[in-house]
Amino acid sequence: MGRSPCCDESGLKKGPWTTEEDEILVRYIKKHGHGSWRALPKLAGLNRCGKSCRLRWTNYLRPDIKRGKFSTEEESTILNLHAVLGNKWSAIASHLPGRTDNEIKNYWNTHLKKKLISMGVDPMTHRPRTDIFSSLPQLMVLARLKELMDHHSLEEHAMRLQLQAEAMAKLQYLQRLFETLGPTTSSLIMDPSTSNNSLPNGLADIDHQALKLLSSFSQLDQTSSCNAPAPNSGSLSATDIDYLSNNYFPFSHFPDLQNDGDFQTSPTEDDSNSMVQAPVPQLTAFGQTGDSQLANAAVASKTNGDSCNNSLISYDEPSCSISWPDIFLNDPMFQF
DNA sequence: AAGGTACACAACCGCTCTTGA
DNA sequence: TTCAAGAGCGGTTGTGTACCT
Repeated sequence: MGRSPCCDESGLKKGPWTTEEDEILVRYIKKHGHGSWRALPKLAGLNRCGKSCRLRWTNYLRPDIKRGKFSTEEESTILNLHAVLGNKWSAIASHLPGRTDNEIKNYWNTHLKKKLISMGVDPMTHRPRTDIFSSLPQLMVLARLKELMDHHSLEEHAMRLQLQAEAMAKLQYLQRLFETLGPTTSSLIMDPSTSNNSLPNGLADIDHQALKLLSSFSQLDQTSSCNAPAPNSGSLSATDIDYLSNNYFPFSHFPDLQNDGDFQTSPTEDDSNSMVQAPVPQLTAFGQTGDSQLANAAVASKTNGDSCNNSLISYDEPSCSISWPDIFLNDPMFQF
């Protein structure tokens, strides 16, 4: 598959288009259609490469292009679709009549990405930013300082902090490990109903090192359901998956942007054991497939006005806002 | 008013996929 | 089946403009 030597011919003009060039291109295409883009510039009398002409037409000169600011409706559609499709700009553009992939991409990079970051949401995963974990120890210490000073000696405090730090490091390692294996694997792990004896190769490749980590992690959390048997070393069995899904996803009860289930914006005291008792969310492996049905679902969920109960987060309705520090601090995972 | 900086967006680059000979 | 051209796509860059000091 050789790459077409498009614009490297010398003498062809690059850079911004002039109005004269635009007029020539529009006039030609209106009269003859674009036909072969490579042949077009010569036939139209333009000193541009065909690719440049095609981009200029599709991104700017096409008569059905809608210009101007994005409406809030369009904005939330982009956010919802991006949560499903990722950076599939053309797929997203196909659901926004009159908008080009380039325009949406630019709008995403200059506005929406920053907006999400300022909201504490990772623009790529549409989940709360994981780098928040880096400041977690400080948050935990601040929130629990008084209680600690009342009930524990400094030595005890230091020892617990050390254990918690170790636990967090292991947890982050595991998160990365599972992320590396991809969304399908994550879905399998998070969805006990998929547990069976024929695991995908990637999952079977999780080495016993990871399971050791999981096992040691459980020992740190004496308040949770550590009565469950520790997983065997070696590759994951169906039992292991079930075990993991029920015991070792301390964040599994976090609101998930692609979660079918409900979530609560502020955990109550009754939720304090949710890590142990709450059912594991049934995640859907959307992946990066560009599946138009999913995209349609994203649009449909938006138009139905069902912003909190559908499979995707609503970015424009404050009722769904989440105070993440509250979640951390009320979570038994982070109790000393 | 001038220079510097940040931002927005059009355009380009280079890779991949599709298609047809 | 192979190969090359055409086309599509996502990431990046360059340039104009607005804003700030």
